[in-house]
Amino acid sequence: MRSVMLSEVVSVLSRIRATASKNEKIFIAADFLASVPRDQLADTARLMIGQLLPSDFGSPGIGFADLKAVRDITLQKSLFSERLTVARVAEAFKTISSISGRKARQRKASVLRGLLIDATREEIEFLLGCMTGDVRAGFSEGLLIEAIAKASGREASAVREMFGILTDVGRVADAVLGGGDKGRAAVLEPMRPVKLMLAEPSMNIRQALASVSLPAAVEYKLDGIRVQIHISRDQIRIFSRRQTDVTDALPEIVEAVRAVSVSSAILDGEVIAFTDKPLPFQEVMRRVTREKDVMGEAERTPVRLFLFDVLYLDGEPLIDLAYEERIERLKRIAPAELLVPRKIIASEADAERFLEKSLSEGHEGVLIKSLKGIYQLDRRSADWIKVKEHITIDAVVIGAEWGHGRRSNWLSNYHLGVKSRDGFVMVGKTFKGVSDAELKRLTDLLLMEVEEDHGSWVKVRPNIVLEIAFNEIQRSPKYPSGMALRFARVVRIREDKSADDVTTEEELRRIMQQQFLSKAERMK
DNA sequence: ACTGATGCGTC
DNA sequence: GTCGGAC
DNA sequence: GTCCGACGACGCATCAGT
Repeated sequence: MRSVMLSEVVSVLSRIRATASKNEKIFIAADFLASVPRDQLADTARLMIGQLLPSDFGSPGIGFADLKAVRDITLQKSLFSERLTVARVAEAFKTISSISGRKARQRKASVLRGLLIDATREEIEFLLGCMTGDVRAGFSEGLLIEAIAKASGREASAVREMFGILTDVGRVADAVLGGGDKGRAAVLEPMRPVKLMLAEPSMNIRQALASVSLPAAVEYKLDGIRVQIHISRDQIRIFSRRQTDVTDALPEIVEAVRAVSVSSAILDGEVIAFTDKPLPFQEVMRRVTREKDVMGEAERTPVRLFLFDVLYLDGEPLIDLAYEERIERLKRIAPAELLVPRKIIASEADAERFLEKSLSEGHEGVLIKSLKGIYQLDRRSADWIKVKEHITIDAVVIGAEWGHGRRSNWLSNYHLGVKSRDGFVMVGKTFKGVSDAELKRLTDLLLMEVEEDHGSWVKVRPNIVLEIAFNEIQRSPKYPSGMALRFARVVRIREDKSADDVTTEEELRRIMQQQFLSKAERMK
């Protein structure tokens, strides 16, 4: 049986990159996949979207910083062509991923060098691109799923649902095109984390209700970590949205779940840091990746679980039931204190009141959910709509970074300052919210203000003012002001304003204090 | 033993 | 996580 | 509607260097 060569993947991807048409990308990919032998489907499919390892395998542990030296050395030596197979690449990265301990980075780099020494220039660029996330072929998970569907003659929606269960494109390719699943059938089952359903963002309640019909359900949107809780007999595991096992970091959540009376289940919910009021998102972050002194941190930063859905119960998948029926089941099995606050609304005013209540209690906003909607794995469906609050300020640009990819020739990432006692203090960066026209305009404006050229970025005189929206002010350990804007984006360029008009550090600090009227502060 | 950089996860 | 552009 | 790729904030673990 033939071996799939890395060069084939690289050349297929350059053809995919060359067309803007999604259909054509899918067609090229499907055509290629159809030619791949079964035993190499998984590795090939992953590589086509720049994935070097199976999704549940961990990560290489070597990144951008280590690659410069590797690139320089190997670029000079790339004399050979078309030697590397997809299988060898996959094997090498599994090895790299498994290396740890003293001098791990160097040892990882040396395995990588051993691989790249047999690679062509294009293959090196591709593999390093996989590691830094800039393959940039306009081809990713979604289109690959469609390509797998096309190559197999199956419905894309069916393959997509399979992906929601298997969570790895390699396993999907293998299951759909290889005719096998290597022991992992594509069925929903406790202890196998899935791709959860997501919500569509919406500006406000009115807009949200334009796509969900009344009556509808409305729930508090809690600012924490999305969790899927898997129960099988006396076993309980907690997984994150991206299928990481976080059970060991959250012992008191495991205990709380013991109050749920089922023989098996998959539950969907949110874990937030909470004392008498919710704590800021930063606090719950201390808990999720924690390995050392978990109990100590648990005392300092208590967490609570709020459940809002059930995907599987006592041996039966429930994802094809309507939301209102799933909620009925959830209410039957879980104690009320573990359920997210929710109600049925019949009017826009009801929804507005519930949003106000959620915000006044220190939460992030609300979700509006269609009563009839099924649970769609791995989908951001209009059946769930989220509404969050945001704040706007005026900030002045004090620096800017040159963009990458489609933003290559523009100043794209703006350093935001607010007015302080003497000058301006930086409170974050943003690149979001600008149209291409604004990007060009801002580049022109900023280039006229350049004070220092640092290559990848420029320091500019504080003369360009932007209206900035954000969701929250975070306590920053990085910025001297001690404040950073969370999810900052540009609303518009304020050519009518000057630096004198921008928000002050004092004002920003007041806004932060206001946040703490409804949120708890950390226990010491 | 300590500090800072880096990777990778959460949002 | 948010957003704009492109299909 | 859907997908992609521009890149933001923080906190923890790990590793490199002193």
